[in-house]
Amino acid sequence: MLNKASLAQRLSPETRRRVEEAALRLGYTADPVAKSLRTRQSNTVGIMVFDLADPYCTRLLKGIESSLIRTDYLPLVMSMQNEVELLSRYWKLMIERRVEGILVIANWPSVNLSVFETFRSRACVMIGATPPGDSGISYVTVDSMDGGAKAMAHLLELGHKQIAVLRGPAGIDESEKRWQGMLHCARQAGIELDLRLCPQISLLPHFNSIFEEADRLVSELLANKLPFTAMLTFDDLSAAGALRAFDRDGMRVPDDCSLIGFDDIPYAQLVRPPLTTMHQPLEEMGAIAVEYLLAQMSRKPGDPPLDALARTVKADLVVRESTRVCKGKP
Amino acid sequence: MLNKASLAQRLSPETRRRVEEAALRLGYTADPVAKSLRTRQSNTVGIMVFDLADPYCTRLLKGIESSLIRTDYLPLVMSMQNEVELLSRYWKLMIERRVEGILVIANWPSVNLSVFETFRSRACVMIGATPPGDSGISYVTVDSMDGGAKAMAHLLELGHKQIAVLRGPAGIDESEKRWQGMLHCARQAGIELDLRLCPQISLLPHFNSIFEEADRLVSELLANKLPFTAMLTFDDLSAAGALRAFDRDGMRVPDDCSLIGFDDIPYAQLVRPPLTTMHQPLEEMGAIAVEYLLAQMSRKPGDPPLDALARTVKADLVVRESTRVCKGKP
DNA sequence: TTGTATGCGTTATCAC
DNA sequence: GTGATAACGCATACAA
Repeated sequence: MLNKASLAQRLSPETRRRVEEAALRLGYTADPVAKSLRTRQSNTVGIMVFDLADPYCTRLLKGIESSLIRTDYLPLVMSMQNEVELLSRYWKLMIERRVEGILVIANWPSVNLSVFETFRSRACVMIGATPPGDSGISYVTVDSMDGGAKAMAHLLELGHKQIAVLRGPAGIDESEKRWQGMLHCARQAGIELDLRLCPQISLLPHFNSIFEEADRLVSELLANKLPFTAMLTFDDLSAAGALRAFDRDGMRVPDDCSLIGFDDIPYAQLVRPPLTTMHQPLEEMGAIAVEYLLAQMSRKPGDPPLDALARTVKADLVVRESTRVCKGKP
Repeated sequence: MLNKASLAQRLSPETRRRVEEAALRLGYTADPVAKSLRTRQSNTVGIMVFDLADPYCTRLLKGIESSLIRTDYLPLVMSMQNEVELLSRYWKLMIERRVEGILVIANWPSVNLSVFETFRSRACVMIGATPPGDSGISYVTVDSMDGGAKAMAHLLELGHKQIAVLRGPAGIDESEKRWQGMLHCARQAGIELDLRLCPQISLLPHFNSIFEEADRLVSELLANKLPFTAMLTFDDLSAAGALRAFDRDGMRVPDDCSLIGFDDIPYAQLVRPPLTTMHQPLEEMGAIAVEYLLAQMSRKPGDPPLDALARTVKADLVVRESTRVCKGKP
């Protein structure tokens, strides 16, 4: 009885003003529940998160919610605590609750993403990974190849030639891309990476356990006695693991070895030495994702299908104190 | 037409089974929206969070959601990104959406908590702080005095006598309690803390900025040249700040100075050296809070008012590598 | 035991 | 341009 559309539209401005004034005075607000029942929509968007504790998700969420708060949509975040099995359950819950759009933060090991096909025709945008095949789902990702290359380029500029790489888990999209970027960049500079210096982290259950695994892998590497003057890691957490392994071995960063992380989570600034890393513009990505989602949602059922929107942003190098020029002889 | 209560209760088991089978086959699920409108309740509980990025909140949320998932209630988490002004807005949103109970994670500077009076009669439990006055609101907190005392006791056992304390911000409930616990414990051991060694962190906008502030304060302390062999900090983040200040000064932990944090956020295990700290059983607290909330919610409108439930749990010392026996002469 | 009608608070449609 | 009314999907009170 009191919405901008339909009826109220053709009310005299005067009457209208009076009604609104009265509503305000009496503290009347339209009941969203009844509205939902009637209009079959809920003013709610679902946000799928794999692990709320992951700083990656956290920063993204900040960007998302900051944008969403300007709209009338309420975010319904579903965190599945590392339990992949919860996906389908949460998915069902979201549909039941009539979410009008879904944002999925896809930084987890490539679970079968076919579930999202359900929403192909509806509003859905994926963040942090490109949807499989030609699913027609919108997405926003960062250019990981470019990021990997930039990190490598920084090391090369500093004169490093013997470079170790702690590669990310095979199951994750970003792993391969970052690695390819590094490889490509080194090759262009005429440097062939020694694969014995480039172990790969195996797929792990918790985002946090990558730390232990990195520690273990770097310890092994150090035991091999193959010389290197710099290391690139998959992310900041694995850099932390490397840092600990170095520490145990009496190796100092950056004096004995330069180190570059990836992601720029808050932790990167707290650690000693503060980590040089690739900054992902997660807040910005969140904002873009919301923008895309709103665009998709504005599509009326009758309208022609909207093209999938896509954007990949660049990661930027943040130089802090874990890198320095190579002192060893070339 | 298909609920356990009322009608269905007195159906023949046979008919009932058939109906359920049919429902399953047709993929029928009751529409939660219509149900909400009718019953005036939403199967939703609101969760008020000050800053989602704070690891403290994150761990608590994990405990909360793990419990909540066993129930039919959907968590609606509202993170107000450090913006106190958002409180009233989110509050209104929650009421509108008919949340049946509210969990508030109260680890933020003592904003005017009178808002929560609105829910005095309804289901509301506060986590991490005791509600002001005799508001009659349920809560679950940790025994911070006991925690502070335990940390201090550990240091005393190791033979430390010249102990510095980085006190928490004045606005936060926990600050004073932890400090009192430490003070009391030391006094009982016949040791009077040197107040010049116990600076207080000022109230800060972001949970993360406490790190910088701690760094600054400890640097000042070191400049004073007053000797001390151990330090207690307000939380793990401020311990990280202390760690950096120590590092810059060439002071080594734990060789030159022992250090104890508080909270046991994931970061505490990642830092070098791994931090000895007071572990807060946040997951457990979350579970208790949910249990209390469910109890409160089960109260029918007609029932006699339920007493406020309250529980304070103990924090435990986790000894890692940032503390060792005092080597200096007594 | 089973069926039927009414209302929850909106929006939208259709006569007026 | 205005006012009454049906329908959204469920729960429930009441009649059969």
